[in-house]
Amino acid sequence: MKVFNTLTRQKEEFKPLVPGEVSMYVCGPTVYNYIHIGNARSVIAFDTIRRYFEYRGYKVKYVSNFTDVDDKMINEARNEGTSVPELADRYIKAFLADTAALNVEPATLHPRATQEIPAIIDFVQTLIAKGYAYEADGDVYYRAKKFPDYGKLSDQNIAELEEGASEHVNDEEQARKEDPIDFALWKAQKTADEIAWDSPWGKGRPGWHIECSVMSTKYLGDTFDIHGGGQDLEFPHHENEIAQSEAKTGKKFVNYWLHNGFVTVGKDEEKMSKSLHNFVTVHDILQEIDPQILRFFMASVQYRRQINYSEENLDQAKTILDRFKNTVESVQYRLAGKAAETTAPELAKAIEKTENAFVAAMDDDFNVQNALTAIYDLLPLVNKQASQEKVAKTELTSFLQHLAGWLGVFGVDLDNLTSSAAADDAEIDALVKKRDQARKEKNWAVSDQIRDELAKRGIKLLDTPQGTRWTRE
RNA sequence: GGCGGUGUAGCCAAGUGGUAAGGCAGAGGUCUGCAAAACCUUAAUCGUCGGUUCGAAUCCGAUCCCCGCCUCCA
Repeated sequence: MKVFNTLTRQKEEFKPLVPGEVSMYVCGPTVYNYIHIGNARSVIAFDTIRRYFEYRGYKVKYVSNFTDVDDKMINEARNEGTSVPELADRYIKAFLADTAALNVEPATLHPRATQEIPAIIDFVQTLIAKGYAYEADGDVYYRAKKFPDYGKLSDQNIAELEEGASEHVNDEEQARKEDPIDFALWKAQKTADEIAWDSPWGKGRPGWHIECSVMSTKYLGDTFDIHGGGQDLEFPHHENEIAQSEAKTGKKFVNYWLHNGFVTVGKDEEKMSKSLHNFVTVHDILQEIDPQILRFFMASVQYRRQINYSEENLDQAKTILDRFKNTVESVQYRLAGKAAETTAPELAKAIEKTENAFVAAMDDDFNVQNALTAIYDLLPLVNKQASQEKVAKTELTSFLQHLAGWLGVFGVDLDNLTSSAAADDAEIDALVKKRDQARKEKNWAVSDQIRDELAKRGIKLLDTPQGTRWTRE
């Protein structure tokens, strides 16, 4: 398998630390609001990657955090007149519900920053002891220049960073910092009502970057396989994580850095983000569209590529899912029927070829487009086979099993894709039977009337040489 | 300004030296009582200019457009 490593800017052969196992950490959301489509993209991208590792037989340990204390949390809690923990609980619950709707597997572990305070304090103390950090008026800062590789992930130049940073930092903070590019590990409490924990430096709370260093190394070890997140986290967040972690452990922090591309919106394809106010929350959009479509849409674009969120593109995703649905139901209909059996060795061969192509594509830095193309190539063959007079039961069953595996990587469950049983099934069957009788009698008025009636109820009829099957739209 | 990404048919998109995969939409056809679904057929010389080469979307140089990061941000 090859993955694109941001650190080296090239595809590298993936070699896990422990054969057969993958340890990965993905930066999770700050829980002060519902997640938007852009956040979902990251979650889906890495869930898809995780599922593919599992598909290939790896045991995956997947850790993803919740940032449940920071400036935005504090401000939002104040605005709403609630507490930071209450706000966090509410939106963590919403995150889990939204991502579950998108068929995202829960992480092996979902640590929360506020539940790791002792470990964070220990970590910061070690950095101070090693000379990589210093306390100033209750804040603790990381001495960026002390870390020789600072900037290596994002190819940033220290001198230019200093220049840029000095424009952003206010005088008060500047006065406490030795250097404008130093960043906060611990922030002193500003007002008495602000959430804070006791520490060797007085009451305060952790900075943003430190929690990820602490939680990832605590649960995955000083060195682990994969660290993921959005491209906007490359600098400064991940750069700082490297500086903190490697300074503390003296070991390589992460072997493979993976970053997903953005979701853009509109004609100008601008990045969807909270600050641009052009975002759509998952919570809202799921009232309008089938979560499965959104999931497949996002999973069907390679994780590093940009996704343009538009109605037209969502429609295309729906069309493709409908094709899969149609083929699956058509196969299931034939397998359930009483037609004579036959064998189709050429189909068996084609399925094997597709499997190989699927794996080859996904092994190449999760090239989902080529993986899907491999499946598309198989569909006409299956559709033709499914309309034969005799049923190639073994091969068609094998197809369904393989397809379930392939689409499963994309987070699409065949069971959810196809029409499920409902209370009025028998009634619909009866109407279909009645229509068949009318058709036999060439009573087109009655048969068409029944079809129209069912269409109004969202039932689509498909007449095949082997009989009429129906599906829920 | 620095760093990174991107530019292939109406849309999505594969393709790193050998003469442009695939999907959607569109068009035509087959099947069907009609319809639906399915099946078959069908379109681009690859942002621009120049160079290397027998040969380039693919390599080199220049240039233009777009997007992102440069301490809020997946």
